Amino acid sequence: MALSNAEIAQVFSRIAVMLELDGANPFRVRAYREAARVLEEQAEPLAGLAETAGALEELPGIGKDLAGKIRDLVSTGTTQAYEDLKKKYPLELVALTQLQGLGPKRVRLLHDALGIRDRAGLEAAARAGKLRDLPGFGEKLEAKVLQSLAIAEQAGGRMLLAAVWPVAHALAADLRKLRGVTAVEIAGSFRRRRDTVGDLDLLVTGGAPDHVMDAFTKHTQVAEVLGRGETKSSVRLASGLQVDLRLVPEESFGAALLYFSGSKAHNIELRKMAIERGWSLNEYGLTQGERVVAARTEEDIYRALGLAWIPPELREMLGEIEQARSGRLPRLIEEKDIVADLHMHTTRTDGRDTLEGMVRGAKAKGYAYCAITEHSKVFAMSRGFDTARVKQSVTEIAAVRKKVPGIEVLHGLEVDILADGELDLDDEGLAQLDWVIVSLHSRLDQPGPEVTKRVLRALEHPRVCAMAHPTARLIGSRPPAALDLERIFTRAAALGVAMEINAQPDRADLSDVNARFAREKGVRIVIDTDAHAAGHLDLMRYGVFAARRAGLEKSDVLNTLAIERFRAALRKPGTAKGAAECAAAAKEPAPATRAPKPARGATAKPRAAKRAARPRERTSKPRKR
DNA sequence: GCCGTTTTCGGCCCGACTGTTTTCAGTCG
Repeated sequence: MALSNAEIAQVFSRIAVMLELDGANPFRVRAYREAARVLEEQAEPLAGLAETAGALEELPGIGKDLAGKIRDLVSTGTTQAYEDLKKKYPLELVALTQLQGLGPKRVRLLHDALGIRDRAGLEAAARAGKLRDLPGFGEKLEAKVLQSLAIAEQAGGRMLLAAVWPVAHALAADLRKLRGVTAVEIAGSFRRRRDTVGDLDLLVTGGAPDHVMDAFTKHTQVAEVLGRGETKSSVRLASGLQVDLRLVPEESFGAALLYFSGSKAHNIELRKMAIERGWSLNEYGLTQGERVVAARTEEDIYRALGLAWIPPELREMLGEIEQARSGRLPRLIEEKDIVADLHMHTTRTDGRDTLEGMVRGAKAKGYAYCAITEHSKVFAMSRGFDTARVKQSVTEIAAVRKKVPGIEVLHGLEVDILADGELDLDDEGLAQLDWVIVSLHSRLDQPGPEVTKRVLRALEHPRVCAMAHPTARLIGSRPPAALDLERIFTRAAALGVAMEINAQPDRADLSDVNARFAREKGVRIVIDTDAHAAGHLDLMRYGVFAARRAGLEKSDVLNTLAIERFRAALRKPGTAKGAAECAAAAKEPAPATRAPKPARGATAKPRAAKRAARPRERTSKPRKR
């Protein structure tokens, strides 16, 4: 079975660690790590690219050697170098480098001196007090290792952005109240709105160091102080989340914010651009020797480098530098652009609020319209709708429209795609509905060709308007279905079927990467909460975050349209109206001031990214010879 | 291992903190 892009990327990440354990050239290690990042961001299946001569080598950071290894992985599931390294450094040993306080050097020492090969061995040795006598180790480090093991056991890594959101804002708000503090920002992957965050990076300016660090390390949320200094402190919250606070001078706040927001790849590119101009960029500023070129705000620094300010969500080296250079950055969609939620459940099936309650909730959000989309009959346990129940629902929807004026209510249904691609509702039932979304809930482990064929068949049904949570992945617990998204998006675009970004934080499906790919294929997007209670309607922001990370604009998203335009944009079963006409109806007139939109796929297309990632000019000589 | 108007060699981003040291290596981001 072919390895997915993510699996191939994981092999490269592991090779990077193994090479580190082996004491290899750090730049060689970096090459593998960088390659892993590029492959992970790659929406187009590598198995396909591997068939086209030279296509893999077009990817940034992929040369002849790594392309060969990718081809090995695609065709055989492994590659010789990986197998050789695994014999020397088993995966359990590799995993130890993830533990706090342990890097490749120390893990290598543990392996060589004590014969430790896995977590169990490490724990036993630490408990027996054997670590403290190793060179570079001591009692504290030994204790830290034991603690890291315990945390790894319970936390298992990153937390969902949505889980971190409230505490992050509460912490920031408390710090803002401190005497002298003039600014607090939450940087890192939190600011880039990734689905999950590994830790929080707080940047604070103003205030006396002792005062700020006291308030931070003694905050009620803090379970443990990991470190404390004049400019940096780290704590662990009761939830297990690590939070780093950095106190930075006001005059270099922008430089620090830029630096700690990342991504790493984006920062490296900016730094290279600075070097080309004979400058240097770090967390204190953009400087030329002693002279500060820019440091106070991010805008100043980008401007000095000849770039427009880049929204943090785009800072992933997916073409944003080139767009910023040429004034073609997308004007990213915002939560306020959303005028409808088109995926909601009620107590009639497995929701927790009534039909009326959900409609009132949508109205309270300020939406112009919404769609009620119960489950279909395979959800027997939650009384999923069959045709008779759909017919009965027509009157219920009519009643709620009367009862809650001021918001349009679409009569929808979330219809399951059965194992063979048949829809879980007959044509008579489907004909009653204003809005039909289809989705996968079962048999998610079908082989790629089978599940792809199944979905393609479902999309062909003329009543289908959109596909909900297309890959059915659950972050941290369930892998995505093995869909050939290129085929599905291509067909969906042609049919005028929209793809959903489901805003449930553990779904985030389509993902940012896939949503970007869908847009490149010309697919229209809807962003929905899949709310099972009125309170869930507030999850919309997480869907918008994924859309922003995908570079989507308001005009890419159907539920930003006024109801008439939305209706006009829908597929019209039984009429001659084609997908192209639907797409035209969905287009909003562009405001005069608006920056020209980049050509579809011109910037983020996989193979163009390599060119975009290269520095275009070199305005100065290399620093040293 | 990648990359190249510097093109087959010689670069490749770097500062803070910790715990161990007695001047610094390792880790982290």
